Amino acid sequence: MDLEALDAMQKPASRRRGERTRTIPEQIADHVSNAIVNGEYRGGERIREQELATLYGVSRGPVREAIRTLQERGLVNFFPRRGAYVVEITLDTIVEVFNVRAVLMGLAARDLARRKDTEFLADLRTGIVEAQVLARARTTPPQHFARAIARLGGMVAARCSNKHLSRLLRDQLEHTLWGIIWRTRPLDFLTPQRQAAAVREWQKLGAAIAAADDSAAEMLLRRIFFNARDAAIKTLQKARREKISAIGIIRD
Amino acid sequence: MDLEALDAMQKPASRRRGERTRTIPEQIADHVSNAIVNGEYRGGERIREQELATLYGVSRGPVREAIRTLQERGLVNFFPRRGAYVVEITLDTIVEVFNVRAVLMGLAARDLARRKDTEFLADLRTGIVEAQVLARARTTPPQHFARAIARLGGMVAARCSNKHLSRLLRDQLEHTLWGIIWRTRPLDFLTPQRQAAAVREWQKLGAAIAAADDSAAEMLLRRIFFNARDAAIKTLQKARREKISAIGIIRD
DNA sequence: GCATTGTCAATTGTCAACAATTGTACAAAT
DNA sequence: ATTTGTACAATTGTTGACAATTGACAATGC
Repeated sequence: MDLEALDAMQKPASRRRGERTRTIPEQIADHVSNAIVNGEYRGGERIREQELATLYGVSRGPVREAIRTLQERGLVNFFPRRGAYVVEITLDTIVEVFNVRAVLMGLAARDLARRKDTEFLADLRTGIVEAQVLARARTTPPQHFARAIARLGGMVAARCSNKHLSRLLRDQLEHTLWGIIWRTRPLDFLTPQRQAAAVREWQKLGAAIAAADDSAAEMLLRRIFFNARDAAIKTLQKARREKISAIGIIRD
Repeated sequence: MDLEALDAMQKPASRRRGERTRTIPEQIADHVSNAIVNGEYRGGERIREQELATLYGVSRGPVREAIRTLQERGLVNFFPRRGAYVVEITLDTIVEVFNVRAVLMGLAARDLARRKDTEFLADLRTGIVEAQVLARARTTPPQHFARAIARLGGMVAARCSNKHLSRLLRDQLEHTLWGIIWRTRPLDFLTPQRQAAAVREWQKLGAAIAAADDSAAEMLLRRIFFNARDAAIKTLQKARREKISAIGIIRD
């Protein structure tokens, strides 16, 4: 793979305006992040600099910078002179990340409820309706529904007024452990019943935000994540029982 | 400054056992982080690679890796081919960071309240008493009291069972914006009254954790941070009114 | 005066080579 | 059989050099 191909992969449509050019180390970091998140590496697997360098057709310099980024994102454990190793993720870790994500998203919801952002509310309702349509059409694959729900979460994260929080939810979690965990959701726990329940939860949240009930909004969004957490864990435990390797990076 | 001096600065006592050796890029990243946090850079100031390289007596390679770390920590804005610039911090940013910190610490408190960790509770009470002693002795400088309170927060962050949360509170906030903001606290708002109030707040929190009342613990620790936030903001606004440059990195 | 273009020093981005360390295979000794 | 010692290949850490880009400033044209 050369850099042109990598670059094209990273920005499907020509680069959105206002977006600054992405450096090679950033492209490599994001690409490897995605690879890790997609389970293309095993937990504990070593990452060799020269390997990535030849893979992307660059020297080791940019690769080293990319690895620093991965280290800071918590996707690899780095040992001086001994290399970088892909993190191993246990069920406990997943619960931890869900809990952190839940309270942060709760803060975002509280923020959005406090200020009457009618434009956001309209977009949120549109998104909820989209999810509802997908949930009612039983033929759509659960991945589509999962994506719709993910968009709702992304909306809350991006549109809250706390820019520091937005950044944290995006950079520190989107491309990191949260990305990995997200991949575990659409396995098979999104039953039609669960989908309908999820839609109801988001509708309640929309109502709370519309009513400017910040405490209720916070608790509702938390509850949404706790439910997702429990469902994901149940799915993974089931996969473990049935000896199904859920996803490369997660320790069986 | 050469690397030996820098290294000695970083680990006052010979390196604690079990702690892996720190690479040069890590040392540089931490050192520059501290410099930024201490206000030795102005907000918006450019960081030049060669400058840091000669300062630390290394080549630009390790410096570039360190800058990547700073970028990921959110301490510098990075523009390709145009360099890294120290972030500018406004009062709004400070409020945002306090709010994020508050809910994350709230989760940690909830966690600690749920599991009866008697050892932690004992340490917490010891720390609270220490703060109380400092608060009662009116002659001690407010910095000492601030440090004691910071230790309490650090204890909560480090001892909660959620290791992902601990990491987030340590890496992503300790060495970053939170560090900057913390420096603004001991300016002059820690009046004896405020100190006594802070001790009472922590005592209440200790009681809630001892009673395993997780919701109360969460809300109390949040409240602690909200009070600190309001006091810090008030101080900074006052400094601005009086044309006192509060701290280098914060925009006046 | 204002905008545009050309030039250039300063700075960043990348590379290839070299130095230093680590884990490992293998032999020798207990 | 287990442990100790030792060379060696693989890999990481660092460097200095070179290429590419930027921003500033001067020259030019309107």
